[in-house]
Amino acid sequence: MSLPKLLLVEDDPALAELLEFRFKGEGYDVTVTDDGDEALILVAEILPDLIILDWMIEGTSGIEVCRRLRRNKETANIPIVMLTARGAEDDKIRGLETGADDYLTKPFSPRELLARVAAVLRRVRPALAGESISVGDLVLDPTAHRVERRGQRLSLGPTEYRLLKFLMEHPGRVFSRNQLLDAVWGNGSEIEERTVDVHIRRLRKGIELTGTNDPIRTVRSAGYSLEPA
Amino acid sequence: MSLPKLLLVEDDPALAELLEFRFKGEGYDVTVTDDGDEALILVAEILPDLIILDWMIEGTSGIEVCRRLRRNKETANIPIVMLTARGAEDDKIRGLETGADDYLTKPFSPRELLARVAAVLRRVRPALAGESISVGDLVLDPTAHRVERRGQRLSLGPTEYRLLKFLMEHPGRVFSRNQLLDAVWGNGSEIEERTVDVHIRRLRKGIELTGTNDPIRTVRSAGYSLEPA
DNA sequence: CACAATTATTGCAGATATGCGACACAATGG
DNA sequence: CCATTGTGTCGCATATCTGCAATAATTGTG
Repeated sequence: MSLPKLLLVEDDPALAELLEFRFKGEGYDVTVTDDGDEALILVAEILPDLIILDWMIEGTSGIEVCRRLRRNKETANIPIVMLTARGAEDDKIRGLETGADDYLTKPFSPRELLARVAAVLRRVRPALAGESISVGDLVLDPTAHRVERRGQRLSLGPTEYRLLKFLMEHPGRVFSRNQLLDAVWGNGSEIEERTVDVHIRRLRKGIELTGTNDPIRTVRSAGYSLEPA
Repeated sequence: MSLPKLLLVEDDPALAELLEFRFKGEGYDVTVTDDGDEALILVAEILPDLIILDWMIEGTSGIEVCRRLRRNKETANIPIVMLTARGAEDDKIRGLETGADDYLTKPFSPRELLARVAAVLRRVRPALAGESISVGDLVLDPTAHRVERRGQRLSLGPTEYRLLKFLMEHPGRVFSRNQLLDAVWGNGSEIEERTVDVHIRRLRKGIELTGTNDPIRTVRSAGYSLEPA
């Protein structure tokens, strides 16, 4: 999962630099180019999660870049936000109809662009837009029901999954076995306290990768917690 | 597949009528209300494919409606386009951050709204916009009612087709058997949960080609999902 | 160090969930 | 009307999970 990758295609150097700075500050992995043809190459290379595309650029025009990306199966699903100095309504319509997901007219506020990019990403890749929980090198995506560690996919049983999810929702905090039983198994479960130990062990085994530390901390006579960092 | 269902929440009668007319002309099934509380009821009732929401309305305010819809699991994924007379940047940001998918400031041209609604729908429900969906090596063309894998045409029964279409509209996401029953069979179907298994198996068989992996993932105790990419 | 308390590990039997084939019946289209 | 195809349920086989208890290992304490 890691950082959302953005490709910024913009030939106004001042604007490009400003946007690059702002987006990097928000935790995006940004690549910049000012040329349409180069953009097409870069897209194939880095497969960004979203493209910000100026209409008027060197080489192949923005709208043509958009059209070509949409035609290619590999890139057809990458969301595109178009920027333009032209305020003409027809351009907007044309941009949106060509397959752009959003369209901003210059001058626009960087904050609005940030918000629109986030909105599009939230829709397209919920896992990237902070809907997934991330603790240390663990990433859990609830909608996909998927857990990764260092980019590697883990397979956990149902209870281990729920247990890990709960711990990741409250990293660093220590929970007694009873608290875990209530939270993970449901209130009033008639289950032996010691059974939690067993599932903790299964979870540890499930998230274990060679060369990694055990992020689950045992707190003697208190319970367990998941190390935040 | 029918028509895309729209809920228009707008309390300026003139604007509401104009938009209703335009959208109906474009082939949408439009429901109109001018009241926030009524909007919430209508949403639950008709489960529209997209909501156009004015910020300033009677009853519960637009942004509050948006917030509530996002909180409810049933309605959290319905796209929302917000309209407002207020041009303030902070409002835009706030609207987008609350979960709106797009945001227009009055006055706007109906054509632009049309184009933006189409763009959002294309992204969220490509099938409604008549676009073909492609996930991994699967391609589904809703207008031709046809499914291909690696260029090879598959033949699926009606239910398998609808099931695959739904899964392809939300790749990667895990759905419980009940969610699939609601989505594919229709709300309140009186069908055995385990029947979903059977259709999943039929679907798997239907999309199976020698030398391909099974893209349908079983998530024990949770449901099924279609692997993206 | 010896001892008690606490936690880790393991194997296992019972419980659950899913896959699979079969079947009766409904719907569909000549 | 018949043949064909699709649909919803069962029941059983299989894979996986779960909770427990017995045993080993660890930690803390005087």
